[in-house]
Amino acid sequence: MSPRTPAQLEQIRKVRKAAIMETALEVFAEHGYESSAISIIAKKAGVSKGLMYNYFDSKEELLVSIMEEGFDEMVTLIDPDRDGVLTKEEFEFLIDGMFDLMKEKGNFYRLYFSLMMQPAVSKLFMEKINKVVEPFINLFIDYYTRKGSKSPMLEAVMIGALFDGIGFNYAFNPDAYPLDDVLKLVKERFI
Amino acid sequence: MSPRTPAQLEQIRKVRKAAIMETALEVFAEHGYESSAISIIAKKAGVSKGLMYNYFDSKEELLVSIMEEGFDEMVTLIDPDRDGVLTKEEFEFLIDGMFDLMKEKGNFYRLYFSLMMQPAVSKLFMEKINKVVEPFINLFIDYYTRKGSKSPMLEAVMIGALFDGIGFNYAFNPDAYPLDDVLKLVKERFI
Amino acid sequence: MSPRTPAQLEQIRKVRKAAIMETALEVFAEHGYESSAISIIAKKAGVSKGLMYNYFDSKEELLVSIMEEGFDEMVTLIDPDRDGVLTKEEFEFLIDGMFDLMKEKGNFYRLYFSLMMQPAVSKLFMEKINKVVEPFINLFIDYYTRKGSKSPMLEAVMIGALFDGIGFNYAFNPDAYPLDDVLKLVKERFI
Amino acid sequence: MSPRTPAQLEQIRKVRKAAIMETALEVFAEHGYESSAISIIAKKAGVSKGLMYNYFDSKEELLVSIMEEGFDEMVTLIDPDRDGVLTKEEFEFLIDGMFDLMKEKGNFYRLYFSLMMQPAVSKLFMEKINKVVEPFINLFIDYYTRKGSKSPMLEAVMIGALFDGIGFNYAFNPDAYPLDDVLKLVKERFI
DNA sequence: GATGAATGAGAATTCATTCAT
DNA sequence: CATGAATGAATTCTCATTCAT
Repeated sequence: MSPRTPAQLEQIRKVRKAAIMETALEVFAEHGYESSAISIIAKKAGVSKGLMYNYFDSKEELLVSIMEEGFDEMVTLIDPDRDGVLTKEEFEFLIDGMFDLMKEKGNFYRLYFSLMMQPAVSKLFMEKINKVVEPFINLFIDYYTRKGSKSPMLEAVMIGALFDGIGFNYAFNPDAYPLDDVLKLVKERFI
Repeated sequence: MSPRTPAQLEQIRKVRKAAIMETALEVFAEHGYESSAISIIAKKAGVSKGLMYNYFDSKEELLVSIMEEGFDEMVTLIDPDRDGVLTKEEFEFLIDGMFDLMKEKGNFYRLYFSLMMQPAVSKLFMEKINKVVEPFINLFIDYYTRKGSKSPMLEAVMIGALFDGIGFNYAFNPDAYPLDDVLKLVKERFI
Repeated sequence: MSPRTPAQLEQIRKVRKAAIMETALEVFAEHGYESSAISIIAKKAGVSKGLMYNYFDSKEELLVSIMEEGFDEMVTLIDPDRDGVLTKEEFEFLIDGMFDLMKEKGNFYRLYFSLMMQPAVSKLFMEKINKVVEPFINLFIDYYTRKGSKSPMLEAVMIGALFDGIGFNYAFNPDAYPLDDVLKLVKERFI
Repeated sequence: MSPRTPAQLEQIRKVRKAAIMETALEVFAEHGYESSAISIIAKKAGVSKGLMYNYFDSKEELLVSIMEEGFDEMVTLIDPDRDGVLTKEEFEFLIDGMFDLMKEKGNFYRLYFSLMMQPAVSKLFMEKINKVVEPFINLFIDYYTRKGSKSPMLEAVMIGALFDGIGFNYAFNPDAYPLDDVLKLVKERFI
């Protein structure tokens, strides 16, 4: 029989790769990157250990792929209208987006927080993070500048910390955390 | 020379144990718990590998000891006058204490954040955490209740998240973070 | 287009097989047999991994094929007129042939030397080697016998060792080795 | 009980290390470096896999240690009187030394030859080799110069090749090779 | 108490080979 | 015929823990 067409092959690879990344994210988020064995991930993904290395050169590359994709999705999901200034409504929309993200991408958040504290690991996607975070910070600064704040940069830093903290607390215990109520309070206070 | 008295021996043990924990905290904070080898810690602490197991039954027990001690110090350092209500001054004092802690116990903070996201690990000191955190939350709730806030609990949750977020961001990049300025802003806004 | 005739197919097979062997020889010679991956050879030969197994049953069989073909070429290239005695001129011609071989089949020589020391591998083509080497040795013995040497067999052994040694040294560092000058010296001394 | 003294520890390490190297040389020589598994060597040496890495950082380091020690022994065993010119007797003595070495260090020779053809491996001890070989070559050149040879350098190169070739052939089949007779012939011809 | 040699389970990774398409 | 996804055994190496001294 004839071999699979390039399109078929690409399709197989795409699906498999996504499945592996999905599973790996779960396992990494639950046990931490270091404590997650490739063999466990492979088993959970219904794939042989060897095949993992057909898709990712190393465990580290697998991690980086997951994180970069996560950041990209983050931008996609939250991205407000960037072509102008941030209006009140857009700011509100952006905050909603962030909170949605926390809810939908719990594993990504957990993994993210667990990695950031280790320089050896965090440096792997530092560049990407900066590219993602900077625009948000700038939007915040711009927003608070127009609002007439005395120190817009500090306001931005503070609200950034608040989002991180809420994300952290929610990721730590999603079932008990009053995320929606906190969302409302944040909007009241910071918009 | 005469043999050491039991009291002296006890003193030596205490000092050495502290030294091991101090070193282990450094190493754990820098490389992460999983990636830190006992042999490395032993060497850095100037102690043999075998002796480590004279002081701690396992690597895990070493970790738990470090974290519990850290939480205890936290309470000691921050603990305000608990016998009454939290006055404005005391609240301010408490916030100062927290920020001081971030500065002085950077390694502890880093380790704490890196561990909390992993259920398998965090459950080891969940109980302790709850015992430490609860009183603070209660103080906040009490404070905001007396201040007439509509939802003191949410305010407490939010300020808790803010502290976590600031700690996280500062731990991530202590050199560049404007901790003192943020402190001032937090006081203005939340007291 | 009309389908290819069996003869054409056979021709394609032959050419492709030769190309694979050529490439494999290069890779084996450079990295050693064990350290050479089939997938690398396949890629370098512009062929799929799977197809390799259409032409050779196993990596080992590929190696054996290469070596046997190499030995055959060796005989073809050097083979003097066997039907009579070895004259002085023929001996000289034979030596020239050997040195030419070293120059032209560097990869084969390198692979040959790297394999001979490992009993587990060398036994794979022991038989072939003996069939190839014996006639030469006999020619040498015959030559030195007629020349009136006291111990023609030892002379033959020694000149055999000399050729191996020169081949080895040249293979080790082809660029710096004074092969032509050594050739002249060998002729002066041993003919 | 008190711990072992540094002297005791050093003694243990010395003995163990030598035993591992001895065993590894055997295994490497028989199966080739790449085909020899650390686990096999460990088992044959009566030692756990893990302990191997207490003595050598890597398989490669084990190999390099073996080779360097081998070269050092080589120099020790053969080393003639270097302070003056090489007399006829000394040259004879040197040749005897080389042949003795071939007999006594068969495994080392086999390993040496099997490694030299692979650039990736041979570069690991290139420097050492050069340091060992150069003095011999110089002695040869000097000897043939004083003997009035037209091209002492080529003579040295040729006798170097001859030694390599004899070593190679002997290592290949020690039982059947007439080493002593060849030795005699070499002396007659080249001294 | 103190030491570090020794163990062995398990981790990441490689690769010859198979096989569905 | 041809392809490369898939497998799994084997390999190197790490490290928490034990234990004789």
